[in-house]
Amino acid sequence: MKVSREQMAENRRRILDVASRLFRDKGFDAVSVAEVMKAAGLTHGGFYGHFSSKDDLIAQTLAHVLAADSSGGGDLRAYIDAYLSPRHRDNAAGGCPTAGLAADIRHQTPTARSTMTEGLRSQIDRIGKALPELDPADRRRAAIGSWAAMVGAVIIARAIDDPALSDEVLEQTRAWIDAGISQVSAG
Amino acid sequence: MKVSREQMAENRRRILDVASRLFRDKGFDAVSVAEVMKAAGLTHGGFYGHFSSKDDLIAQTLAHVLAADSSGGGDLRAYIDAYLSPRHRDNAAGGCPTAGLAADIRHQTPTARSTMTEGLRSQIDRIGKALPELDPADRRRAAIGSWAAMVGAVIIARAIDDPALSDEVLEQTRAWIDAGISQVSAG
DNA sequence: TGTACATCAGTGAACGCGCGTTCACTGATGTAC
DNA sequence: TGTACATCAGTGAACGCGCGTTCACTGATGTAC
Repeated sequence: MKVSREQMAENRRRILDVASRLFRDKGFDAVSVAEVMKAAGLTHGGFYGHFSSKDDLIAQTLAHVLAADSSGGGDLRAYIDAYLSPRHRDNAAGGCPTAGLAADIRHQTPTARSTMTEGLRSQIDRIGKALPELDPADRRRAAIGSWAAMVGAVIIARAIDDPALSDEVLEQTRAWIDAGISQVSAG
Repeated sequence: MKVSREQMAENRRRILDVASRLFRDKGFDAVSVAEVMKAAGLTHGGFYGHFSSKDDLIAQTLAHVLAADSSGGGDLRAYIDAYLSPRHRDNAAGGCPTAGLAADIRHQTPTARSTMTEGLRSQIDRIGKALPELDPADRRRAAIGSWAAMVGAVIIARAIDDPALSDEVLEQTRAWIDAGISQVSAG
């Protein structure tokens, strides 16, 4: 049955919200359209009233989750600590879209790849702005190097089934980044 | 028709080789059993004479590719340069199994996850051994931090559709790792 | 060494299943009067 | 403000397709004599 305009807008938002969680948790291909709609409290048939295809959902979900994610702009140390925490490792569904989706985007549509590229560009710029004490060249290098290490560490920590080694990867990467940033700041 | 024992062993090896390339390139779920068999020059029906299931193929391919990969044990600087090169970024099929598969392993079988964990443990140890000039604590930290940055940078660089930004991620990460290792060595 | 035949690696048609997508239908919404 | 009805968001059955897997069959292998 028909629903109100506001209800429809809310349904659409809920579809994007649950899709962003499911995609981050399981990857684009492992989540079905029916699964997303069920998680949003709807039936699968209504999907095509909101999106033209699953690829369209993927592209719009990426834009949605990347627009909502403005992390890393404030206290960089606190951000790095939270990022490299067991809590974040164990919460892929609610965690960083890059750690959850970057490896999965390679074979998606050009639109999705382009959206992801702009999200990554913003994220690197945001981390750079959180390092105002460095000169521009050092700042860029520290932002990209730290970000690569953070993303890599979380992906590796999530792949490892030994909790001790997984924790160690997070902790040592945090120490490595801290040392790297301190060094450049001091020099 | 039946083939010789040696031919069968060679067929099995070829299946594992092409599977390791296809999986690294496209991910486990995006590669079908029929696609692997066709790439190996066989038909899909014969697959179950070699493997009990697709999950079995995944587990055995992981063991195969991780056993074959003993990279990072020699000249660390040269290894890092090759790892963070556009050539490696553009050659996922023949490249590092961690960069290609780590993010994909989370929802595979316990056997596959366990095999991947041992591969990651070996890789970290191998990089550590390539840093003999450092004391044990610094060595471990440098090995894990550098490895995380390398894996993260390649995954991010592969996700980005802007060649200039993608190249920059590789180059700046290399400079960041170099600076980090030099600093610890000097201190 | 040569022959007869049991073995079994590989073939290709067929299976049930879940996927993305379509569509006729339903009934609440929201507009025209 | 109240009523009549056109609109259209959501429903659920149905579609074709490719997937992982099975199986009756084929014919070269390799062993027994």
